Amino acid sequence: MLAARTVRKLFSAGELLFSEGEPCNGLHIIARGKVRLFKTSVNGREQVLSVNVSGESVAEIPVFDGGPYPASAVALEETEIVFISRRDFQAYCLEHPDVPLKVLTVVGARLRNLVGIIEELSFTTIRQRLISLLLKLAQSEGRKTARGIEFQLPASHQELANQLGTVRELISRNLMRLQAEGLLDVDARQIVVKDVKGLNALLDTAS
Amino acid sequence: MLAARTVRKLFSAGELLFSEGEPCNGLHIIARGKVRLFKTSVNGREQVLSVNVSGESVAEIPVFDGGPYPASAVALEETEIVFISRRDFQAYCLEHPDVPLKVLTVVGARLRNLVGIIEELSFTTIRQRLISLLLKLAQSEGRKTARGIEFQLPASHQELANQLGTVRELISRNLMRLQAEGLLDVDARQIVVKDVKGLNALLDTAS
DNA sequence: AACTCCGAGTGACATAAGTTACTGCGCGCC
DNA sequence: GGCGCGCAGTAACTTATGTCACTCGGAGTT
Repeated sequence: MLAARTVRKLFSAGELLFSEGEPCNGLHIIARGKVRLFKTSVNGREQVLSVNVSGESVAEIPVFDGGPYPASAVALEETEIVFISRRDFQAYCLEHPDVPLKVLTVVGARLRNLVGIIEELSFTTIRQRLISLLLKLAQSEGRKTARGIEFQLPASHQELANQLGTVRELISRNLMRLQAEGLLDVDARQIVVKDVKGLNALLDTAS
Repeated sequence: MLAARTVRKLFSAGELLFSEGEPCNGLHIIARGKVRLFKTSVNGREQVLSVNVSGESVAEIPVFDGGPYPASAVALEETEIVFISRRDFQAYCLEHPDVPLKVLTVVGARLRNLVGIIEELSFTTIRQRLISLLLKLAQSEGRKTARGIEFQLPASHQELANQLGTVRELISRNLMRLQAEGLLDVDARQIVVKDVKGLNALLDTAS
């Protein structure tokens, strides 16, 4: 029943799905691809709120409260979106009482994620946020080698800076600093984590 | 039907309703009083996520996703809480399909609020956040007088610092600085905003 | 080959933020 | 009165963060 009323849309890498402040007409579900949600400042700085992949939805909230989009969304790669209008989705929710409950758990995860970002922004230095990101990447994408855990940075320094809410230069500098301290090796985007324990220790240090 | 299953609890000022990380057994609704939701850092710093008053609910999310509380809650004054267990509330939701939709709009507002905090933390200086807070207070609580808009700070510097995610000293310093710049007068907790336009101008300045 | 663009590294600097360690004041209590 | 305590002001300092202005090198392009 729902399928009949959906619209498929295709976005190429870098294309905006929607911008902060625009009115919202419906729910976007990612069928294929990857989407980044972010805020922009007057200075051109960005702060990433989340990155979502296939199967996840985007902009659940404005669908229900009728407000504008709280952030902008951009496709990070070739992305296919299934779009459902607000009216249709709300009607669907009333017919299937378990759906809003599902949505609530999705929104819950989003909320927890935002609280995590606030915690990081408020309590940690950029250095610590970077370390935390590197450790996450090492765990999810790293290969163990004789020299340590190796992986590639998934994006440009500029992209990473946006994720951490800072600027390119600080990424560069902090990476160099960690290398100078012997905790990891950097060669362009190739990272070799040499001392996981040492990095973890830096996270707990009461800055 | 729900009323029969609720439990009333009383908290005095400063008492914790629950702490971050604890498992959640049900929904708290504020019948009377005021509650602050916040995160704590290892250094003892705090970051306020929201302040809620009578009629609002607290901890909607863990009720639905079953996870632990993402933050701690403390009563700011004598507060009366109506507590509903998770099971009862979920059952109620299934019987009344419009209830989860209502909850979604509440959660939506919370989410927008969190995004606002992230925006502030990521893009603005403490000075700007303080100005923004002062302007909000001036509008909501201020009285116009010959000297400007007068109001009392609603809490200690320490409390305000927690709201803005910083420390006492910076509140003090920035207030003094604004006074030195002639934008307002400070006398203990008594504030007189002398130049609303000037303050607003500082907010837009691409720092 | 010469050119251009973009990502990256880096030094010099300015400013914001946080820490430490005092002082001082007002208030309630012994 | 004298004391302790919590809140506020402030100076001196360290560190983090951000900005500006370059340089450099590699991957295309013309």
